[in-house]
Amino acid sequence: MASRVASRADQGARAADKDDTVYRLEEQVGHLLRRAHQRHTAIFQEMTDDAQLTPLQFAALMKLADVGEASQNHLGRLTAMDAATMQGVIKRLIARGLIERRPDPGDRRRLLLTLSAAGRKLAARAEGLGLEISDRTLEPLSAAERETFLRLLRRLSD
Amino acid sequence: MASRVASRADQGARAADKDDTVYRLEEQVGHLLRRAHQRHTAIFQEMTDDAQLTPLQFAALMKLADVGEASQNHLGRLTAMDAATMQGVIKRLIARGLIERRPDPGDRRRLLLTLSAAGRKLAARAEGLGLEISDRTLEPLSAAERETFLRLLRRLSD
DNA sequence: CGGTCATCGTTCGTACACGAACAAAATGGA
DNA sequence: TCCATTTTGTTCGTGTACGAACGATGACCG
Repeated sequence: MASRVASRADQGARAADKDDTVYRLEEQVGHLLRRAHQRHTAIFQEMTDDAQLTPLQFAALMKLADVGEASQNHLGRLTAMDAATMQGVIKRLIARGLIERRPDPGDRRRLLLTLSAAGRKLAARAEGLGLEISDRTLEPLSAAERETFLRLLRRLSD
Repeated sequence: MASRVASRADQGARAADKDDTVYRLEEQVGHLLRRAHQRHTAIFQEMTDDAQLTPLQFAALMKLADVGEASQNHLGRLTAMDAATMQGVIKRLIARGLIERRPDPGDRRRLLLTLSAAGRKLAARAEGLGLEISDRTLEPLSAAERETFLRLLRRLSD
């Protein structure tokens, strides 16, 4: 059904003009993904105004609260962060005393990361906030639409 | 306002374990948006290996080909770029001879941007490529699913 | 007309994002 | 065991992203 792409006259009515550009930036997935992500980070920043956490710092913190302990690269894989990016994120979290780092006795290449007491407290406090942020990001959609959207989005993120 | 958080039993079935963390990073819309955007830029980079254009440079180029002429801030609004970000993007496109910049005679604050001959040629050549990139990004979805996804995504990007 | 306000482009600082190259350490097979 | 390969963390360079502050200019209004 509905494979009639070029047949709709209202969409391509102006295609016969001298300016025959078919590419519409506003309709491309990449542009829409970028803008949706922009909107999400704006919501994130607005709602974490007091905690002063960035989305990536938040993700690292919550994931570390989840797994308890992990090396830098391993935590990076769990949060979809490049090793070089991880470097900066962890450095800032350590500087704020939220994460502690110590060498792995069994593997001298690795640095094991754990939450500090302050980090655990912040993670516990920020958990509900994270859910609220997700909720506000999805606010324009109904409950059924949210489920559909998340299901499709997940298939575009593997 | 809907403070019943822990009522769904199927979602939190394992919540009675010792590890009672409800927040799952992998299911949050922000994380999924970020990963989908990552995947898209990876596809973008792979397919523009010869043209050596970044997604933002590509967007500015195509939009300028569309409107013909625009000031920096105006083009920034059309492509959802911050004025400070625009600065860098335009600087690199000018350095590569794809865009030309001249003062607006009617408004001495403005700098008018236009495509150079090389810029127009590249934009014409890259148009089909842009559509292929969008196509490959949406590859995991069927035609009907793509339409649904884009419709919902657009509502999350205003 | 003058003064307030908004807009334009720029710069600075901070934080992702990631390819590339690197040294140290672990792993695996001949 | 030796050696090739992989993994780990680091650094460098380039490119988004954006808040904040700035000077110059334009627009509006009393």
